[in-house]
Amino acid sequence: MKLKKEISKIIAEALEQASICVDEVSVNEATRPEFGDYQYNGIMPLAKMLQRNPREIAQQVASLIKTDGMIAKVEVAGPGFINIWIDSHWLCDAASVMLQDEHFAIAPRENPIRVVVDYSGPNMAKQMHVGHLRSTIIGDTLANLLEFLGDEVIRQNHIGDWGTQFGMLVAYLEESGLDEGSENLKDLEQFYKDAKKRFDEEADFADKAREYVVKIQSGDAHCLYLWQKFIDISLGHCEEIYKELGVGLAREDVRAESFYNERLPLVVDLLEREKMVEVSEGARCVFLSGEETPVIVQKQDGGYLYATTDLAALWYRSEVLHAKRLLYVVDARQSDHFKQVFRVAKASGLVREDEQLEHISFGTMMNRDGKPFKTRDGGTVRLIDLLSEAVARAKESINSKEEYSDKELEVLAQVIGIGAVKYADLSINRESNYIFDWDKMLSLEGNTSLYQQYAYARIMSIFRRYGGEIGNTISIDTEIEHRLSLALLRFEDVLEKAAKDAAPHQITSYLYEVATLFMRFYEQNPILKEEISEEVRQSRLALASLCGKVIKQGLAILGIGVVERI
RNA sequence: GCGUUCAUAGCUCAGCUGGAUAGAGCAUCGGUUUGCGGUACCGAAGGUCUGAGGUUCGAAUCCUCAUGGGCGUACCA
Repeated sequence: MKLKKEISKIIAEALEQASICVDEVSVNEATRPEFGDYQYNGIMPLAKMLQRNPREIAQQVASLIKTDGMIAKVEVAGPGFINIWIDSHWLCDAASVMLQDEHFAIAPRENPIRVVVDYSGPNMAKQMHVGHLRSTIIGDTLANLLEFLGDEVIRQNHIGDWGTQFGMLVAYLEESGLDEGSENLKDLEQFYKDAKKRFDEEADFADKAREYVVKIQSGDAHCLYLWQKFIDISLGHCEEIYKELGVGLAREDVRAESFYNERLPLVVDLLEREKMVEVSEGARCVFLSGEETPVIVQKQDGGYLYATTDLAALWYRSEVLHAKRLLYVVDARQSDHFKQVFRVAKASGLVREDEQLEHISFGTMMNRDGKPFKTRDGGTVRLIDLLSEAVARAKESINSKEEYSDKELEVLAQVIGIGAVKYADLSINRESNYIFDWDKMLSLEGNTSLYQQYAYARIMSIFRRYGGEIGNTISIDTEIEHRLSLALLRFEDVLEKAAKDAAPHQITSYLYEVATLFMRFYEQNPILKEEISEEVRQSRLALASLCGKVIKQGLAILGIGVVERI
C-alpha cells in the first residue's frame, strides 16, 4: 500500500476544488503524535507564491479534504500546517488485506526496469578480507530489495582475475602441481606470499612468471587452462564465504575483468572515433572539462587500465544487458574515478542518455578506536575469520530458555552471528565510516538484528502457545494498535524510498520501529490472558502475525534470517 | 596546493526535496498490580546541531568563509 501517494491524492483533490494549482503534492509522517499521523506542509510556500494568508488557505483546503474514508479528520495548526489523522476502520481493512496477501499488498511495479547491481568484486589473487564485506552485503541487499519490488535485477560480480600477478600465481600453481583439495591453496594469502617470495628470490622463476603473463594474455591454451584452474579454486573460496554470509551471488553472476578483454581495444577505437582521445606523455587519455587528471584509457606500453575495463563493462551492460539503472556498489574512495568514467560513457555514447548510472559509495569499517579495521599486528582481517568469530561470539551469548541439540545451537549461532554483522553494517548510513563493535552488534538492546529476531521469536512463541488457527481480521481499539497497524502499512513506502535512495539503513530503522511498537503493544494489550475476549484475541493475534511477517520479510531483504525460538 | 566528503547528547547514530518543542539506542539515575518469553516495558536527565556571516515568514538542512578530521590527486585496481 502506497500510503503517502493515497493521502496525497486526497489532498490534491481538495486543492483542485479550491482552485489551487500545485505540481506535486507530498505529505510527510507527522513529527509528533499530537500532530496526527501525517502532515501536509505545502501550504506555506504556496501562500507565499499566491501572496495570501497561509492559515486562510489551509483552512479552506482542510475543509475540502474528504474525511469519509481513509482520512478521519484534519486540523490546521501553527502557521499553516495541515495535520492528518488516518481512520482506524480504514486501517483495519487495509491491514487485514495486507495480512492475507502473500506479497504484503504491494502492487506489481507499473514500469519494472532492468537494473544491474555490481557488487562484491573480490580479487582472485587474494583471500577475501573485511574490505569486501560492505560491498558484498550492501549490494546484495539492494539486489534483494529491487527484486522484491518487482524490478528485473541482474547481479554482476566483477571479479579481479587479470593482471600481472596472475602470471606469478599460475607459474607457482603449475610448479606445485596443486589441485582444489590442496591444503596449501586453502589460504590464498599464504599461497600469494609463497609465490611472491619465489618470484623475488629466484630469477628463473621470475622469468617464467613474466613469460606466463604474456602467454595468458595472448591466449596460450596450457597457460589459460592453469589460469582458469586457479580462478576456479579461488572463486570457490569466495563462494564458501557467500554461502556463509547468505549472499545470493552465483557462478553465473560472474563477469570477470577478463571477460571484457576483447572489448578494450574497441572502447579505445570508439573514443578515437568520437575524437575524445588525446595522447599525453605517450598515454591515450580522455580529458574532461573541469577535471584535473585525465581518464587514461591506454598506457604508453599499450596496456589497458581499470578505467577502460569499467567503460567496457558499462558498454556491455547497456548494449547487451539493456540495463536502465546501473548500481556500482564500490568504496567511496573511487568516487572520482566513477564520476569520470560515467561522464566518458555518456559523452561517448557507450551508454544511452537515459540510463541511470549510480555509484553507490560507502565508507570504511573502523575499529572501536576509530582507526581502520585491522588485526593487532596491522594486517588485514580475513573475512572468513571475522565470520567465524561472529558465530563463536553469538554461541557464547546465547542464553536460551529452550533446549537445543548441538546441531540446533550451531544453526542458531549462525543466524544470530552472521545477522549481527550484516545488520550492524546495513543499519548506518552507508556513506559514512562505521565503527565495528562486537558487543554492540550482538546486544539484545538497541537497534540490532538480535532484537528483531527476538521480537520474531516472541511472536512465534505466542502462536505456539495459542495453538489454534489465526484469522486475518484486524480491529483497532487502542492507540498503540493504531500506531502499529499504520507502521506496518508503511512497509511499501519505506521499501520504495530505500530502493530509490539505495539506502538499506532506512529499512533497518523502520524494522526497529516496528519491533519496538510490537513490544509496547504486547506489553499493553494482552493476547492470551483469560479475561481477553475471543474476538479481541483474534484481532491481536492477527496483528502480531502481520508484525512477524513484516519483520521476517524485512530481514530477508537484508539477507538476515529468523528463528522460531531463541 | 587542488578536489571531495564529513562535523548533531558522554558514546554510537537518525533527522526524507528547508517546517512546529532537533529524535533513537547505549551508558547514568529512578520505576513496572503472582511477569501471555522481565533477554521486556515505562520514566528522568542529558544539545549554542564545530564556529562566523548570509538567503527567508522559518535553517541541523541551502550559500559563503573559517577551524578540525577522512579520502582522492595520470599510466595499480
